[in-house]
Amino acid sequence: MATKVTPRSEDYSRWYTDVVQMGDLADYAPVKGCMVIKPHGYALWENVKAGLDRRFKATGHVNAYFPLFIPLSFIQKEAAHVEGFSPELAIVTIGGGKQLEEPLVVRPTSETVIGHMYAKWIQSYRDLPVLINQWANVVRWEMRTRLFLRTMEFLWQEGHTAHATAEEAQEETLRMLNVYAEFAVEDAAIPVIAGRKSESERFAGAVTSYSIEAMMGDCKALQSGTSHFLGQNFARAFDIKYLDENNELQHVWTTSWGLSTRMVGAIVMVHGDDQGLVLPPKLAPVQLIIVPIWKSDSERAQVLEVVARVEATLRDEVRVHVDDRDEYSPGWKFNEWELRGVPLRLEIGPRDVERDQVTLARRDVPGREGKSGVPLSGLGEEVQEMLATIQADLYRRALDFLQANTYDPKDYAEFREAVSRGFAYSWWCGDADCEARIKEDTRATTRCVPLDQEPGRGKCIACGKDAVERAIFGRAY
RNA sequence: CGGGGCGUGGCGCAGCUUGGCUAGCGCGCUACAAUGGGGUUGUAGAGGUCCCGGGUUCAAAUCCCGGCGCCCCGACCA
Repeated sequence: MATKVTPRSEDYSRWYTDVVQMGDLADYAPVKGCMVIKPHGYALWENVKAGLDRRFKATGHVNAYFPLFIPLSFIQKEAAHVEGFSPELAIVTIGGGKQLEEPLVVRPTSETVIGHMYAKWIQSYRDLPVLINQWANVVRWEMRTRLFLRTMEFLWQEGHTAHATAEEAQEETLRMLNVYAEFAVEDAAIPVIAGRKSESERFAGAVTSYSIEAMMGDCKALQSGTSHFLGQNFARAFDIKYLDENNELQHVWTTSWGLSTRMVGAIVMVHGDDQGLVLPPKLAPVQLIIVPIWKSDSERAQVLEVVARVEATLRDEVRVHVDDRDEYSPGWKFNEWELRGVPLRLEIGPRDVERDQVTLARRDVPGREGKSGVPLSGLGEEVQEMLATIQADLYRRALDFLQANTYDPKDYAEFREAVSRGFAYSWWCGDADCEARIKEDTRATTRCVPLDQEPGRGKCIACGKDAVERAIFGRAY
């Protein structure tokens, strides 16, 4: 393996794959388009899972598991759904050496099987709402793949809920969108724009799709989580009905929402630098790496004794790891843990032992700045504070970057310039033709219509007609 | 599916144009010694179907034909 990542400014895409691989997150698998998530990457994903799962439970959801194989006919029951997903299905036609009577689809998403089961389970308004989430893998036969951002198989969670009324389902859709936004901001330190997708960008089978959009380090957009209001489309296709209070048969209203391992790619691209990964403390598998330093065996024993004490005091509050390998020099270890994105490093050497202090270095602050002699007493509080500061600073920096690269172009010429460099936040008449023209012209698409915007009127940036909403435009992954 | 690049010890590559000694370099790996506060040296080692198949030739990593695979860039997509 090379010893240094390709500089970000030189070749962003190579920088990304370098950081993912050298940061020990993932590796290419023998099957094209598939990847192996290595322990460090998986630990990061586990923390993403934990942060989301906690929020799902807090909003009344429960986990369940539905099968990987779905009868092909299920996918075909909802017209828009089949049209959207057909091109990327993996289909099993042989099982146990025999041709199957009906081919099985490897799930690309589970609306259909879950809809089928909901039809069985839901009889009465008393059965509603159903608030189920599943953690699973899905397969989509993608033409072009990229580690974490788009792989043939990926891990995600998909929530599927059924409600008695449209209002309730809509509320749920937005509630989960907000859960994603909150997670992104608070845990991943990634600022996001929550908004409604345009018709052309909407999920196959949805009435309305929403997403959180984030800006990567190259100013391109990454859809980082989606929430869909499915109306009664799947309820009708799968005959999910309930008897209401007036003894009348009604179709339920459903939602679905998902967030995938793509989020790991977002974390890499938003926070990483030329030294490698930079992980937000709340999600970092290791928050504090302790590197003991010694010259002789006697020093080694002395230092390690203090290290053991320090580790014991921090262990309960901080995810801490001691790198006491004898075969690597301290400098080597510094680089290694920087590549892996550990937010805070603690060095203890003979000099520190003598003075009852340690040295702390922040991953997000370049060079040797951020290092300081920190007394052993009160170290726990100091570490906690620094981790909190790093978390806050990472968010602040990402937010500044997003704002600095979001433009409000005055005319179409400025608009073209804006979307070649970042996001444009512009009036849009809502017409798909304008969207299509912009895409052809600039390669930028509507990312979303932000929910949080002042009501007002303006002129569509593309056609000049009256517009009542502004959209975020940008090039996307 | 279109465009580009690449396939040579574990990893990164050179060698190929102009065929020819025993296929080389860096990193990593093993052993020993010194070193240790920003990728530390030295010495000695281990490790190769040169992607696969065919052809040309006295001789192929190198030339010719065919295949396979991967990465990157576009269209499709979380």
